[in-house]
Amino acid sequence: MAKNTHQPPTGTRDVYPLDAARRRFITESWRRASVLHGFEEVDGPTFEHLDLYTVKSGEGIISELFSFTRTGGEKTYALRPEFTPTLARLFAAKAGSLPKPTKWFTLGAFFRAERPQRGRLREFLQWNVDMLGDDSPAADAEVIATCVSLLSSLGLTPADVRVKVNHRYALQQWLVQRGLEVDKHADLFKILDQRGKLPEADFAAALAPFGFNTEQAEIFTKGVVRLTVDDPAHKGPGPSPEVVDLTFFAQAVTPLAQQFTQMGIIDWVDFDLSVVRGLAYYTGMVFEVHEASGAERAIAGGGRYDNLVELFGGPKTPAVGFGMGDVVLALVLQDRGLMPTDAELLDRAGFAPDVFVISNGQPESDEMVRPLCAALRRVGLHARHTYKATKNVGKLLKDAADSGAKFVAIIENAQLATLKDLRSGQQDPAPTPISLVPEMIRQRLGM
RNA sequence: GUGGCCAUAGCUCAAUUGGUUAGAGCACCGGGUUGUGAUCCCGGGGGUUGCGGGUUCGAGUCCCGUUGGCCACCCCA
Repeated sequence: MAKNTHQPPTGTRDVYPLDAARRRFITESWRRASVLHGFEEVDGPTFEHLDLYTVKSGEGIISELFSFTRTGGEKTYALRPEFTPTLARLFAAKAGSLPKPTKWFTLGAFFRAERPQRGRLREFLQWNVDMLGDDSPAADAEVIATCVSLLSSLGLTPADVRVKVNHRYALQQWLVQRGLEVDKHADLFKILDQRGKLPEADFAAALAPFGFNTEQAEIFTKGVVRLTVDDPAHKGPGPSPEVVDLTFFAQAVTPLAQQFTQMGIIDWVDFDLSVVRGLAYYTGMVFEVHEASGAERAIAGGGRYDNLVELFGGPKTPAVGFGMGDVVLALVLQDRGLMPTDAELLDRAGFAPDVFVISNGQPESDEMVRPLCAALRRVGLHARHTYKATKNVGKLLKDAADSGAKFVAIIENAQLATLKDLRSGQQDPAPTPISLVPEMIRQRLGM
């Protein structure tokens, strides 16, 4: 190792077999949740022309991404930092022939030239789910439901993670009503975005220039955990009526809340006025998924962006979607003790052998190991054998168990083998003719 | 881009105020015993102490640089 002077680039990961199993566990969960909800998989290049990214985000984005020119070439490319521009291009190119709504997902590697820290690397996997051509709250909810479905499938519960939902458009309308000019909104949003990093008093003080007194600032610090719109009895002592007058918000969000209820995910959702997302292009509902205690960065984020497809040269198309990275997700699963054990990972990722073939040490048995493996593989079974020299049955069984194999076949002689189920520990009382072993295993696996 | 902490075997860590040939456990490989995931015994491979320079009779240890890691800021599509 010390001799190895080639270290991986900053913020990248080397992937060993167990890492690959862990990665596949996550990507397969993403894929399953997407398909379950009717999304179809798409993908694009991992690098694009640089200007695809400056269109939306301006020149300032360049320092945040990996861009390059081919030696002797003139075009400037960039490793993709996100999928949305590519998605917009894919959609725009075939918009006329695509169904409404178009429901797409993708997963793959993305790259950002930022300094790595907890929950953030320079190369990471991201899952994107987007629904184009449907501007209804039902579409917003469907996208969020897909996200919740993934979280739930990994063993997370509403006690572990919260989906924080806001509505940018409604929030802005309200701010305008309060007399805050539109060009000040971005500054306010920036402060809202920093809520978690500022002491409460500092946060309230920072809001003062935008027309919120300390008491009123509480609606941002505490969030709006429960909608009280259909609770006219909510009177009595408490904040001034001005503070709780969230009619604006209720009008925008009630239809969403109804959809969440119908889809059975309302328990996961908090309405939270401080979630604004950094990006300017969100036009309606926005949301982030956070670990419940506030530990870790956002697990996922997204929202409605009804102008973006048009910006990339497509027809005006309402759209809603989100992205989720693998880095924070894995951290949260570890925090919560939900990352499967190594053996489970190998199994769930599909890397666990169906059968491990061992010999009892007799020369005639040794001769049958490879032929039996070959026969098993011919019928589509994942078969392995040891590469160790030992004849020790105990050590060979350990080798088999370490591989995660479901069954072991102990070859007794040129004709017979004894089967053992490594998961239950049950071993057949009598050996089986070797020629029948493949079919026997298939049966026991339910194939 | 800025700042703090860190770097010894594949992993977790030792190594006396700077002092012989840098060790141990686990893991890996091989041999042996008991036909069952195990125990026990024996042996082996592995390190230019991340890299480069400096101070010193002598550096894993002290100094500088560099690369990488962790954490925070900036940013977060």
